[in-house]
Amino acid sequence: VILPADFYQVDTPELAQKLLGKLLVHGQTSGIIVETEAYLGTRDPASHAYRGPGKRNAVMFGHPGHAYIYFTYGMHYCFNVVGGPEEVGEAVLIRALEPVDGIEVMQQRRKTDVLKLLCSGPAKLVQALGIAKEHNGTSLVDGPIQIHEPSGSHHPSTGSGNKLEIVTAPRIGISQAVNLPLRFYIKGSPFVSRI
DNA sequence: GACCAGATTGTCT
DNA sequence: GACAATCTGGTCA
Repeated sequence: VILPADFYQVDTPELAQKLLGKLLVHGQTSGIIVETEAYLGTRDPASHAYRGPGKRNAVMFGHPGHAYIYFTYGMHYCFNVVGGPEEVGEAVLIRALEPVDGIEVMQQRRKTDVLKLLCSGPAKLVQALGIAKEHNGTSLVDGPIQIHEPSGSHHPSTGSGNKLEIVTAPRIGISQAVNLPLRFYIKGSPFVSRI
């Protein structure tokens, strides 16, 4: 079941937590979202939206529920979900997935058979799912990339128990606003990018 | 686990 | 020119 458009019309830190446990789908590949980070608008120095809209971050200032895909470090792409109220420049970075469907395809794309290495980082999951820059700005409600409410037996691994606990932590890989608690992940998941 | 170097290019100063 | 919401592959412990 595809999540409806109004799922995304909430505060971005709240959306980042609501996305945990959902299924990110592209073609025959999919994975459960186990780690996210919220990036706020023009008041968040770590956000691409900090200096206002431009060519690269235009999608962030568009409609919630769309894909913002950016290029970084000269070689990697990362995937975000635009959130918040309309046109405020907020998004959720998807940092890690637990692989579910199309694992063989992911293994070929990632050139490794090790499950933990398929989607345990924002650029890794983009490569594993075959997401490309052409998907920037597409709708997650009726576009090629979708987010589903997991049906049936798709439960994220927690390592030990079966309760779903969310850990809140500082964001990773940034040099501004380093202490804000805007990173969220499923406690005990073996598939997060880092503990 | 920790730390480090190197890859490589769009964007901004 | 500097730097980037990263990854890989190396060292050391």
